[in-house]
Amino acid sequence: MKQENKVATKPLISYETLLTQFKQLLRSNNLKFTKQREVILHTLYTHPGHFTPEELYQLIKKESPELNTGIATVYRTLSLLENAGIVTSISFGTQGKKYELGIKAHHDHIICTNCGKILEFFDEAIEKKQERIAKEFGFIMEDHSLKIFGICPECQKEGKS
Amino acid sequence: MKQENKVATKPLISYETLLTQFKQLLRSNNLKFTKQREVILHTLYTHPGHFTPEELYQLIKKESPELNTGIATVYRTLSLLENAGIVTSISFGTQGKKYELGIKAHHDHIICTNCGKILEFFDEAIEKKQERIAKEFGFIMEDHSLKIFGICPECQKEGKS
DNA sequence: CTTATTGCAAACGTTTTGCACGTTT
DNA sequence: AAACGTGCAAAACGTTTGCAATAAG
Repeated sequence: MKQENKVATKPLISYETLLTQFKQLLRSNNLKFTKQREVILHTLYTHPGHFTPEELYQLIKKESPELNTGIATVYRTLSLLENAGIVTSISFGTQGKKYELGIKAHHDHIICTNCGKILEFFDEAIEKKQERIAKEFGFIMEDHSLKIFGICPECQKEGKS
Repeated sequence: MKQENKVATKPLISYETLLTQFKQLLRSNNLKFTKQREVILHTLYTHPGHFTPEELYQLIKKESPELNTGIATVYRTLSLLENAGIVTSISFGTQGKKYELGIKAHHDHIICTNCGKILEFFDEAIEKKQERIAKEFGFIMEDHSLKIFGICPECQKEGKS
């Protein structure tokens, strides 16, 4: 994972609201509100974009070194947040996953295979079609993932491979 | 990777043709035609479906034990075949990839999250839409991947999870 | 004071690699 | 003979886990 990722849209709700939502989630599951969990959520909020667990870990290490947050906690918290629907992930196969705050509307991704930039889009017609296809096969649809890979305009200009 | 995979369509060309194609590919890249490479191709041909490298390795070990093919060779050959466009893969995140002979027409996948069954479909409208979206963003589209996850009819009946 | 959470390091499963030996051309 | 491919074992990679120590409720 040496690629950059810069582009993303901004979250729609205030941090205060998000934090309240998170605390309620924890309370209703008999989980505890810890400094580590908060800093992970806060870091995701203040850095819109898509991050690997490792990237997030490095960011937190730099910005809140006093917490000494371990990478295992980053993984554990990201799982927690994903199960709760607060973050979503894109999978890059063997190269791991990238996470983003998922309080935005559902969307798919278009990814530059040269610089790793991730853009987001939503297409109602495609969404509907997928539901129709699942139904056709008799599946109860749980999830779907659509990724378009290509070379972004900037990389085309730079002529980098 | 404990799930089964059974469903797949059949390849469209004869093994002879495929083999010739493969040999030409090798020759034009100064690569060598080895028994191991042939048996891997042949196994993929005679077992339509989606396989992990490990599954393929086990299959070859059983069917052609005299070759003593190592799993590293399976990985290396699958990469070679994928780069050449002869096989394609679906990624399952940390759980690895599954490969299939890619001499069929392009298609997407619908995957049962309970039993791991993989079905294939093709939707012209979705394909076109994706091209349009890539163009909109100024991308040169290289590839795309669409996966629908859900519970297949059989698993719904069995009420498993 | 009970229970959940943490950091650490070890374990995990998949994939890649270095290397001496073998095979293909 | 030269170059490429092989099997093996070790390493690498992202991720998960067991555990004793710590912090939250």
